[in-house]
Amino acid sequence: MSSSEVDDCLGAGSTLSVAYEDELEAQKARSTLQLLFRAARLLNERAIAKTQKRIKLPVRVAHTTLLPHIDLEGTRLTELARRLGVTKQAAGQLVDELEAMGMLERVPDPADARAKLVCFSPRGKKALLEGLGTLQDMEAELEALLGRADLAALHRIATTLVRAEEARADGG
Amino acid sequence: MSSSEVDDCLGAGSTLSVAYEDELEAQKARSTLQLLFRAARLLNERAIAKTQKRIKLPVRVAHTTLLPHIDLEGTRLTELARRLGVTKQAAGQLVDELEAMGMLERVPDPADARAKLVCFSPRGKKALLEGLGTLQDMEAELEALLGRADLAALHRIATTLVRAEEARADGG
DNA sequence: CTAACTAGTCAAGCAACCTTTACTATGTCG
DNA sequence: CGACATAGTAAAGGTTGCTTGACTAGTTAG
Repeated sequence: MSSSEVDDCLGAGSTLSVAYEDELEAQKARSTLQLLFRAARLLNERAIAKTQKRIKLPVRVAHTTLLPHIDLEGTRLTELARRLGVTKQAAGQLVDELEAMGMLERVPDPADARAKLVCFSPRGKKALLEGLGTLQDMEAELEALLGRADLAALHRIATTLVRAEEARADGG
Repeated sequence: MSSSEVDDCLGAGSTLSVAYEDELEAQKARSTLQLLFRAARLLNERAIAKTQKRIKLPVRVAHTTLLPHIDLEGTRLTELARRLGVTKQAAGQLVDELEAMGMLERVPDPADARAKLVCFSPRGKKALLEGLGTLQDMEAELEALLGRADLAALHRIATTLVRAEEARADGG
């Protein structure tokens, strides 16, 4: 990357722009966070594609965001919406779609006749297991790629990060 | 998978459903990938919020996805669209918006009178540096949280992962 | 009992992000 | 030159993922 090209681009090249260029490149290269984001995004895309192929359902990102918040004993829609940080109407639509796919079921909450518990259907549990199975397959790949020690380190570091971020979000 | 249905869900479950529950919980807990995705998502959300506060521009996710694909010497819209995997019209709209914010500029490509090079304006480079500065601040936090050795390990592991995923994407 | 609250649904609408279709201007190849 | 490909723009529209507002049915406190 020559500075003359940058000068062309700006139409008024200066040493300042060259300094920016150097600094940009340097920072880009060493940003652990950017690397982390990029790695996670690439792996996530592949995991979703792989899972879709495996369970053959039009599961979208919003659905996969929803699923981990559903307790196995069932969760009320309002509670689900609260956990997701969206309105109950928005959560309801996602549940509708997953229900139409046969992944989820709405059953009456015995404790409150107004409420329903959103829970996994038998098929949903099976699909979830298969989805997690996909992740396990990928994790096996990762172990082959990184080695057992680094995979364990990644697990430990990710756990620490998640805990810290969640504590920050809760505390303010 | 054909036994009681609603009953499982309500917690009056059969041994089959209990087995699923156990397995689900176990897999959820140990999935390094899920942890990685979650950590990256939480950190990314915080980084975008922080950067927005800092540079005071309505930069959206699509914009931050676009920016890393712009070479400092300038990149043609068509090439940008190809790298993003979207149509040139979609890429064009994002460039329009970033141009309106003063982040980007379109300059004629001296090599082809039809083409224009999308490149950073001086202000855009400054904003980019500040955005990266935000990441650096967060990385300093991370070092305090994880320790220098783990931060370095994370950097090394993320680099390996990105390289492997990109090689996979290129190769097929 | 009744007033206020809560769970869920229905309907309309909006912003973000992308597409398809159609077009102009320029470059390239015979 | 003439046919065709390519860079970019313009306009219209679709999908996703959310919102607000209005409503029904059931719960709870005074």
